[in-house]
Order: sequence, then C-alpha cells, then structure tokens
Amino acid sequence: MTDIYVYNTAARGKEKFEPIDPKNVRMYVCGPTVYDHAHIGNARPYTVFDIFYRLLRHVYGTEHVTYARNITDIEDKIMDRAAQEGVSIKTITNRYTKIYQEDMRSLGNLEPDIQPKATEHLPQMIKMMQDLIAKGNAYVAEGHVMFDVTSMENYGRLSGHSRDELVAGARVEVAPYKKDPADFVLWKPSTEEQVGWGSPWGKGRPGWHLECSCMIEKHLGETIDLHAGGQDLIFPHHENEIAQSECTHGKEFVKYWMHNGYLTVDGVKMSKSLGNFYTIRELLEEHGGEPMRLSLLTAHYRQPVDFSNSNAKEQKRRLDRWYRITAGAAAAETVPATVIEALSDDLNTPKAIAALDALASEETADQLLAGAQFIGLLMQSAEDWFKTELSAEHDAWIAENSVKYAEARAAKDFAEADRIRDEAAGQGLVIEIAAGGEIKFKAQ
RNA sequence: GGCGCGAUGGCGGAGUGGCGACGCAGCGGAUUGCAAAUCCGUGUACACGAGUUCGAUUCUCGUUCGCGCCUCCA
Repeated sequence: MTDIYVYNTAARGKEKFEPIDPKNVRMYVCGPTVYDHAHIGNARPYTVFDIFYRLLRHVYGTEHVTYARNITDIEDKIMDRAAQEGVSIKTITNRYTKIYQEDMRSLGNLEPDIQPKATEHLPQMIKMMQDLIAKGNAYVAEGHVMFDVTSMENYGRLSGHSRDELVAGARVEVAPYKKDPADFVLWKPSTEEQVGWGSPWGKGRPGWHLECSCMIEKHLGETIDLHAGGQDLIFPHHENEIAQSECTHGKEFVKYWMHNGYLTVDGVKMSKSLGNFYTIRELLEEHGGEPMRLSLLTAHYRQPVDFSNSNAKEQKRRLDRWYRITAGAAAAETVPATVIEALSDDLNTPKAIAALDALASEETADQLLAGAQFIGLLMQSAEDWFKTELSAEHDAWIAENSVKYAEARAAKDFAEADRIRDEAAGQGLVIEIAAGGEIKFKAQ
C-alpha cells in the first residue's frame, strides 16, 4: 500500500498518514459561507483537498473514505445581505449555494459524500452547548453562551497562540459579558426582526465555530482523520473547534490538520475586504474549468500561488498539448506510479504535473490520460476540447468565404488569400492550415 | 510586540550533501506562400555572511528582504 505523508499543522512537520480505521477514513473541509459569489482564492482549498480525497480513495478504496464539506448558511453577512435585498436568508443561501455547486463542478471537483448545512444542526448545537456548560467550559451571560478559554489547559495549541498572547495582542473584542477577553461566542441573541432559533437561552443564533464541531460529530464521529482548510482558519476557527469538540468529548478531535496557503494577486492575499478579488465564475468564463483547475495546482498547496491571466493561459496551452497527444487514446488501467508518488508526498501537485509532462508523448499517451484524469483533467474528448464556439455570424462568414480562400490558395493568389485572412481577423477569426492542409477557422 | 511561512535562471516551479527536474518565454534551425501548430537544438539559477564537510543551492547559526496570522476571511 502506498504510504502517504502530510504536513500536519498540529505537529509542525511532515508525518506519515495513518488513519484511525483504514476501512473508514474520514475527512472534513471547511466550506463556504453562502452570501455572495466565491472568489478564486476560496476555490483553492476545495480543489487541492479534492485531490487529496481522490488520493485517499485510490489508496484505501472508494467505499472506505468519507468526505464532508459543509455549507455555512447562517451567519451575519448572510443576514446583512438578506436585509439589503429585502429577502429571506433562505433566498440568499439557496442562490449562492447553487452557484457554488456549479462552480465546483466546473472546476472538476468531485462531490463530497456529505454536504451538511448549519441550519440543519441546531439540535446538535444546543446539545453541545448544554454539555459544555455542564462541564464548566461554557457560561451564559446576557443571552450569550460563551466558551471559557481559561477552562481549557492547552487552548491555543494548534495556532501557537496562548490565551495570554491573545489578550496582550489587544485585538480581541472586549465585551462586558465576557469573563475573559479571549472567550468566544457559541450562541448569540437575535432581536425580534433578526433570524433566530429558540434555545434554552432565548431566541438566538450560533457563533461561527460551533457548526463544524457539531456536523463533524454527527456525520463523521468524535475523532476524525483529517480536517483541512485555508491557513486563515487556523486561528480562531479551527482553534475554537478543537476547544469545543475536545472539551465536549474529552478526546482528540482531529489527527491530521492540513492548511493551504493563499492565492495572491500581485503578491498580496486575495480577499473580499481588500477588493482585489476575481470571482470563480468570471474566471471560469474567461479561461475554462480545466485551465483554472490546473493553474490552482501549479504551486504546492502550502505555498502561495499568485493568480495571473498569463498563468491561466499557459495552462490552457499545456492542456492543448496534452489533449492533442491523447486524442483517440484510451486511458491506461493504472494511474502512473510517478503521479501517485508525487501526490503521496504531501500533495506535491507541481511534481505530479511534471510527471505528466514526462509522459506527454505518443508512446505513453495512455498513461498521460490515466494520470491526468486521476487529478480531474482531460475529462472531455479532444474533439470537444478543440471545438471552438463560433457565433452564427461567424458561421455565415465562413460559409461565404472558406471556398474562396481555398481557391485563392490553390491558385497561388496570395494577395487575395491574405485579403481574406485580414478580413477574417476583422471578424475575430483566425485561419489555420493544419498539417494535412485542412483549413480551419477558429475564434480568436 | 508575539507566532508562523518563504527567498532557486527572464517568468512559473520541483529537487538534491557531489550528475543544471519540468513548463513557459527567448534564441538558432526544420517545416510553412504568409500565419498558426508541430519537431530538433539552445541556459556559467539556487538572497547575503559565517560555520560543519574532501565537497553545500541542499545541514547549522546569524543577517537582510518578502508574506501571513494574532479581528471577519479559504
């Protein structure tokens, strides 16, 4: 069996991945808050950990791996958006969940086995809070339920932030109902107009971290193998999930933590608040799903990857080459060992891509195809890939001019041929002569 | 201030204690009416300073620079 090694954030180093139960490998990835279009930076974890899911299925067997990726459908930003548009939060979350699911498909990500929603887990959340209060890890204050960080000895272990450092940093929100400035919210009260659920502490809504602890508990168990997400979730989100789950269950919550680096624009983190973002949707429309998927995989997942249109175009050309080589080939039975080896070493996708390039020749086209499809590329026929979308005007223009062009060339009337070529350019068309002499019209 | 990550050729990006991964671009050539595509060839790169070593881009320490987290954030 292939040995997988992963960089475990909790251990600050690479470790051999040994699941608790190889017959039941469980992984969880923090999914989106559905209040707006997701940007391409958001797509990175979903894409790189999709590769890891594929690897786990390859090594342990498809039926022995369970992958959950949640959808956060209650959060203040959703409420703000709903209020702005004067619609219910359900309208907002339904709209953006649908868009997100479509984006995931376009990027070639497999559907997780479970996609739990926060709003469907209120009973679990209430139960967990009651447990935490009973155990002395949480307290009620002014309609809030707060987690008491001083009740947990090793709070901050994952992120390396001690409670004292957090308070010294003076960036924690000081609120009168907090016993300690570093305490965080499990439940907060809602006003009459705000969305809320009934609870023993009055009408309210959950804090951000609680849902993941509860959904993991319900769908995957008290201890899981892998939990992953962006580096910005290490603190506070994952730290607080650990606090909630470990204090509730009295046992280890997650064996391996994986965190991806950021996607940057001009070297700066892409984020909604900075406004330097591109939505997944707009880039998919401009470059297509497979080129975008491949560009997300060109850097190792823990390194930053700088988004650029030129990179997307470079990957498009690489795919052109791969599609050309594999046209008509059948995928090999087994995935090339070089690809599996690269991915098994802490998800080294750049090395896997290099391994595919090494197979990019006629003789090994079947292996190239098998390896590329393993990571979700070369999923369509070469014919479909190279088929360009031409408008009705283009079709009409081609019908009128293609014969004239062929005749001009045949008669060696190159002045006329060039004239037609120029006219084509004016129409947004490129005329290409294939190796066999076939004339092709492509949209620019 | 605390904690963490990084620095490889024009660009992207692996990797290794001693052979210049790979891709793009560039350059030269083949092919081509032109163009595109394709094919062949082509590169004195490892931030700086010490140390360990027969030998360091690779290990150790320090310096500089860049980025991130400590507040919502993938």
